[in-house]
Amino acid sequence: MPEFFEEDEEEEEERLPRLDADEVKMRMAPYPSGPLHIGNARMVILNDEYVKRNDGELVLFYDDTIGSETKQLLPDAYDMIKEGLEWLDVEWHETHYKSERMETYYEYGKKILEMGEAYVCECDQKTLQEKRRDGKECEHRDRPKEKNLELWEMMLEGEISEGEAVVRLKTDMDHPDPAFRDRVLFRISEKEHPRVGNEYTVWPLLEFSWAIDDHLLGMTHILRGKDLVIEDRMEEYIWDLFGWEKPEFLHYGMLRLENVNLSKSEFQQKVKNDEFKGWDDPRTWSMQSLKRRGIQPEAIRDFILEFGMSETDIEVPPSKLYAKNRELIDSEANRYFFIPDPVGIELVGDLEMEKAKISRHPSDPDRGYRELDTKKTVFIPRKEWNQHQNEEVRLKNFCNIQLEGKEGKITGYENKDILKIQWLSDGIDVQLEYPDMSVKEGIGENNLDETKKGDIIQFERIGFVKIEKSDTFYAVYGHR
RNA sequence: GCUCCUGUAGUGUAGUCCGGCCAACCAUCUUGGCCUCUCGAGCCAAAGACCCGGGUUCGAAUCCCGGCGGGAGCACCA
Repeated sequence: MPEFFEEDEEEEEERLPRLDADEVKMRMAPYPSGPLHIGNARMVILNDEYVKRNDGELVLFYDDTIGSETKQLLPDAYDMIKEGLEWLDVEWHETHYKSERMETYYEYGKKILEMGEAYVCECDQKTLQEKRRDGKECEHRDRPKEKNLELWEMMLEGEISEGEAVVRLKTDMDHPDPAFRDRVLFRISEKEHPRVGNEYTVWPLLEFSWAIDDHLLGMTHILRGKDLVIEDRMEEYIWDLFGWEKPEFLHYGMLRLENVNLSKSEFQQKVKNDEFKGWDDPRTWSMQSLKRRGIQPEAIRDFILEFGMSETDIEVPPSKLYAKNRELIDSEANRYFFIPDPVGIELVGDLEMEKAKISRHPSDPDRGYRELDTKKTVFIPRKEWNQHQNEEVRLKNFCNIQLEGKEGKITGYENKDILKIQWLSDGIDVQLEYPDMSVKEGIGENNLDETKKGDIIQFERIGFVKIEKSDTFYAVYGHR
């Protein structure tokens, strides 16, 4: 069988174009405003795969500049990101923080001002935008570099306050691409930073910090989403200014999950005001939340890798991820009965069985059987009880009944080709949490005591769940 | 509006660079059937696509031109 494996690997390999390079050093740069979510996973996994396949090195670079009102740093995010990376089995070799490298940015910021390639602009935000749109230069653009350096020092000294001045790169106010017209390199923010407090008020924007760091840290390949392509040109422009060698760029298209809105800043708000139960709330799609639901990290990797490196924008249903996960867990998960919203019915007729025997896993008889008590009173899900009145259904592995109100008339014991439902005569209280955070109460079979916290099992006819607490039985729904 | 990217079945991909072996790959989805005492898994089968229009060529999903569609950027966010 080895040839099958080889074929598989080759196929996978082709999804990612080969890197034509002797050395590979790449970096992933999460912004610590929350844990990694499924959307961030693409950036992370692609970097990791490229590096692993090319024997390269990977840098974890916390992109923790000061952010904005809408994008707020979150102190806990640093560790949550790390936790997510470890869970995804991403290997990295160095860790850096933008917030620790401010002096470096200042050094090169000053150089670029000395070169006369940048200027301090005191236009207010609105004016700046208008002039950019109209392709008009402002009066600050042409002032002598001595004046610029003077103002720069004032910025650093805190003599100019937030919003009153920025440093802009002198590209071309007439550039055909309005997005590329004299972009901002530094701006002032008086906000407190979770790691360096109030030590700095002048902060670089990502285009500048990346231009410097990607060179200084010796990146060979830069992987980024299509939404950041303009940063390529910004970096190249700055590298040319300094006469630096250029790494290679790789891009991937935008990935959306159908009917899912992934916004970390929005999630941050909702976690803060308790609308979400925390960062492992399934609605955040964080690695932490996926882990709770019993999604395997390998499933996420497979899911992401299937999209390859195409620059096409895609929208996929979450069920695609579930399909990958099911492949991994179906053979592992033992089967049990869970009756959500149970209704008790009385069986009418002779009980011919004392116990019902059902295999723990239908495809693996070696795992043996679980036994269920058969008594005159059995509980079935309210949904089925409602939907199948005056119909014959089969209590799986037990008997066939004709449902009439709160009675079930036993019509036989032989396996028949009719609807089979789960049932219980007794059991334990079970709570099942769904991805929308609603919790369904019901009873689960007594055999659940053979499971333990962290196990992934299947509630028959319901779906795969992960056991979060086994004393007061609490499980988290993964998917069907 | 301007700039850049992108357009293969419902969805996601392979093929596009270096035109013919593409009446187009694989997965998933859907529909039948088999199997199974789960609405899970497995097996078999079917259905389903090269955005449109020109051009080049013996021959175009692949090259050229023009449309049209989708996305992103035009933040003192990342």
